[in-house]
Amino acid sequence: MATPNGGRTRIQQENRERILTAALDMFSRSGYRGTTLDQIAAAAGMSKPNLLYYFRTKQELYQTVLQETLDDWLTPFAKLDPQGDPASELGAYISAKLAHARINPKASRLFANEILQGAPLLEDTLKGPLKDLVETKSKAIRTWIADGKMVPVDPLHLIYMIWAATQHYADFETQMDALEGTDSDTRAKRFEAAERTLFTVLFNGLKPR
Amino acid sequence: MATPNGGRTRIQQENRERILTAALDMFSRSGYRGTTLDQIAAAAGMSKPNLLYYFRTKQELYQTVLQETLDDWLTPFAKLDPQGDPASELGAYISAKLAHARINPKASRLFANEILQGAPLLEDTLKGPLKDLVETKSKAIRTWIADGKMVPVDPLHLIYMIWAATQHYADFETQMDALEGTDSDTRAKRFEAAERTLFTVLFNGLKPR
DNA sequence: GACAAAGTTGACCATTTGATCAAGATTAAA
DNA sequence: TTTAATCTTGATCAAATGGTCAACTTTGTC
Repeated sequence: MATPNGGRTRIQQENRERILTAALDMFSRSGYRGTTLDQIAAAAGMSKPNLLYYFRTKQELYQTVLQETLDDWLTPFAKLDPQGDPASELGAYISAKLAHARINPKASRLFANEILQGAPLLEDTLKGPLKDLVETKSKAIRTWIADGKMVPVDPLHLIYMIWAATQHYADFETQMDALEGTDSDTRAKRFEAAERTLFTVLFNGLKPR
Repeated sequence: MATPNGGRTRIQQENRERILTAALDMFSRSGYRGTTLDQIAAAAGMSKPNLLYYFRTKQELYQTVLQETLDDWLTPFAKLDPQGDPASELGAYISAKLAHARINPKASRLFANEILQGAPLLEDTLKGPLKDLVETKSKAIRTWIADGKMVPVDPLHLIYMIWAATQHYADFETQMDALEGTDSDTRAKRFEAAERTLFTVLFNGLKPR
């Protein structure tokens, strides 16, 4: 049979999608070892042997899910423009990261889970593409500082701070829910307040006096 | 036999300690489900049945380890003194949290792991003692703001930001190691730079103009 | 040194779980 | 409609794992 779409049958496309969604759901909640193929198969509405027809092993499925979330993770960072000015560039980045935490918290939690376990599958990406990107963006920040557009800070740790503060809203959602409540109105206001607070502290904090 | 020390034999005390250390090691690295009793027993240098002589179930062992780390977690937060001034109080808190992340990263990672999984065992602590503490400290921050000692920010989200930025150095150590390297000198300098950056951004950011 | 309590472990069990396979059902091109 | 490829699953397997048990050893008190 020819390869009608991306090398995949209609059924293949639909089922792969359903499996990947179910897998992200389960893996982000319970981690790799805490998730069983039976759970994923049930969540995807099919039998376990059928799931294994699409992904040969649990590892292969996990790696596929992880890779997809990684791409999302890197994209907004790559968009940071050294030509722009720090306030608008970092502001846009913070907004994008917060939006990602709000819209796709599971991806963030899957990533956090993997890092916590020592990132056995992420090492190459972290030491390669991510490291390159971090070095590029650090240079941009150093230029901003040299041009007097920003207070002098260690670029690397500024980046860490932004990652930490934004991803926290996805990774520690459980804790925030326990402190504030879980209704959707509370959550929506949470992200507004988060953005306001981050903007206030960071912009005030980075503005040269 | 009488209860010579805290209701525990000499051997009991030693072995409990060894088990709890090994358990924190393993649980913080691999999570609850990712850790096996065989691994913990081996790390503690004893047989699995012997381990189960001290802790009746895996759950019981896990809960004991978790509870111990939780106490450490709460202590520095409770010490935040509303009578002091924001810069020194928040500064001391940030230093304490960073020190905790440096000295006991495993405790932080265990906690993060549990929150990521939905904190099934932490719900009571989060909604009780932690929530009370957060409300008390939020009030203190609001007073500082009202007294013009701080720029107006949402206290809750300022607290989140400090938690996020400090714990990040324990929870995402793997990522930082991949970006910067793993030698002890690198790590030591990392924590110095972290403190400097956090102080710069937060104090500058929170100082009223 | 005797002896009861405490401590220790090899062997074993039941369940869970990732993976296989053969047989049957569905799909789509001719 | 035919037919070959694709899709689906019940039954099953081997390994891993939490937990039990009976038997043995060590410890501490008299």
